[in-house]
Amino acid sequence: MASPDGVADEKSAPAKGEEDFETLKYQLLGPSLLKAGQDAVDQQKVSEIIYNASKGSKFFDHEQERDRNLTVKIERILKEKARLEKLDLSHDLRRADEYLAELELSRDLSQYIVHVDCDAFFAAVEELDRPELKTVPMAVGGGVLSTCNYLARKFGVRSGMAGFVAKKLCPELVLLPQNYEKYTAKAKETRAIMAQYDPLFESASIDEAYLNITAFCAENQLDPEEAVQRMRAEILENTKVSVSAGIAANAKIAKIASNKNKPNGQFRVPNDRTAIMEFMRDLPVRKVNGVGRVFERELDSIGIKTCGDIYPQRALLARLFGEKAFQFLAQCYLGLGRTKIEPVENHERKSVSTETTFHEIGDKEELRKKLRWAAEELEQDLARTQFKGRTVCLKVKLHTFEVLTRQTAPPRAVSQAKDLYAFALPMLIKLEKEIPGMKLRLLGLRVSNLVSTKKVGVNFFGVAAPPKPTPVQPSDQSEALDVNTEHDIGAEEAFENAARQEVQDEMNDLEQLSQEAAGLSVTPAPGSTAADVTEHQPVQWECPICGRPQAPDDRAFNDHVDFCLSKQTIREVVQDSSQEMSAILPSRKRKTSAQQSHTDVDPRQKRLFFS
DNA sequence: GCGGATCAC
DNA sequence: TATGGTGATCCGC
Repeated sequence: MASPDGVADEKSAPAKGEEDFETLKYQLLGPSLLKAGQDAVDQQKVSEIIYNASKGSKFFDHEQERDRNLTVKIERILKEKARLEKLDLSHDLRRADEYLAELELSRDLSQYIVHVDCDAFFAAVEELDRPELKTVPMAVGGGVLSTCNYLARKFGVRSGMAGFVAKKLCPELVLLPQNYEKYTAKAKETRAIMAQYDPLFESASIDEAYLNITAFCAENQLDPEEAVQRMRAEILENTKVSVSAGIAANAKIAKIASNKNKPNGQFRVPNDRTAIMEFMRDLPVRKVNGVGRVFERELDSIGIKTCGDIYPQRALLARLFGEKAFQFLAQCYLGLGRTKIEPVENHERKSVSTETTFHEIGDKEELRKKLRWAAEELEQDLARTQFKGRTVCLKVKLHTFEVLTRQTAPPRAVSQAKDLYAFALPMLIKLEKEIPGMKLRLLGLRVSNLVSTKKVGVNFFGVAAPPKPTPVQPSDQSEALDVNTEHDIGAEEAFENAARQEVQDEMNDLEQLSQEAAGLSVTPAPGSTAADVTEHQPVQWECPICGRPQAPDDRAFNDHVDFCLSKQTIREVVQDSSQEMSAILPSRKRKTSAQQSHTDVDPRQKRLFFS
């Protein structure tokens, strides 16, 4: 890039033309720089190798772009900081101190929380099957490594790293494909043991879990450290995989602590305020769950490297990073975290998605094939998880690695591949129009605003028991659905039973109506409950858009019609690209005989729809 | 509510 | 030869 102003410019701005690659190199090092097993590694050298392996690729260009954007963002932050510091911040300071005081009051030191983390889990499981792998650097994963053993880490190899980069760092690296079933089976073994220490333990991922061992320690007259020693020994004995653990008063610190003595070790931060504050004071913010590479750099720019550094900056944080970030950092400074550990089944799922990366594709027909495939994948995932979604989101990654998403809200919850496809295709077409010559390397589909399709169980009295999670938006649902979150209390039983019946009616209603989502489909899903839908009162009104009948005492009906009307736009988009869409999106009012007969088609043949 | 961005694993 | 997939959350608009 030539300097337009010649020599003078170069003198006054020596940094020009010689970009600072330090931050970029750091970014390229990847997210797991702080993981265990890296101590003896020459990071400088590793950084060079990664940099050179990546240079010139589209991936590299994209990372460089992101790095530049972040640098600009940080400049803005610094400018804003300088501006704020000229103002009177006593109000912000007082507000921050009030919040810290409030948090302090909520501090709970009564629980013993444990974070258990399997050491190099996938690699460890593979080594069980093939012990000879223990003596060689080895990693699991394809294009990107899932994990690697500690021998590989000595070379600077890390999880999340591209396979070919890892090979540059360590040419003798043994690369194994993932075998997820195998790891799941092994994880099940470890969980069986953890359940003895806390039956309500929380699986954080396939190889991580949180436990509350307060009760176990009390019942067995055991010190938390002894209890965890025992559990780890038991896990190693029975499953032959080693785990590390952190013990603390809350999940946040336990998680950090579990990394302290990895592998095959444990670390405890006592349930003592002073000990906790000291532990946090010198702790790099990056070690806290939730602080990634970007936030780390932003915080570093204003002089925050450790959690102790947060306090002096407390008056500025909300203004610079937002209220949530301030609250998060305040909790980091104080060493506070959640003490509630609960089974993951209690957590309400918010989305179901699928995506795949492939070689660059620009051909429209090929892209549609990919979209069909994604739709079929998602249909299966939705069937497995028993959900439909009221929002469909298309995700694409351009050949430049830029990611775009577009979402739309069908008038009905959808789950079938052809519906997902029908609503996603217009978005894809729109993108193709916006980006001439669009080439993709990834395509994905997600549904959110989920509606459960779990069968509603009916008990002896003919009263429905609602399905566990109730992922519905109160905004466009009848209020009756709210009772799902309440508990069974004797005195109000009759009322609640009636309310539950309403819930079931609504659920079945949704179930039935979503069969004809957007008027696209009249095919009941395999195993549909359409046949056992509760009988309704005679229908008086129908939604003009989707035909949803007004249920008795349906207070949400008007809202629903508004909702449906507002989503009418999707049809306009669809009709906009009518040529392609007409084949798959006939008007609901004119159901073709082909569609009706579709009802009788073997569900397995449904796949033929796309092939 | 939408789209981009960040984060964890 | 050529940098992942799934799910969640937050922010700015």
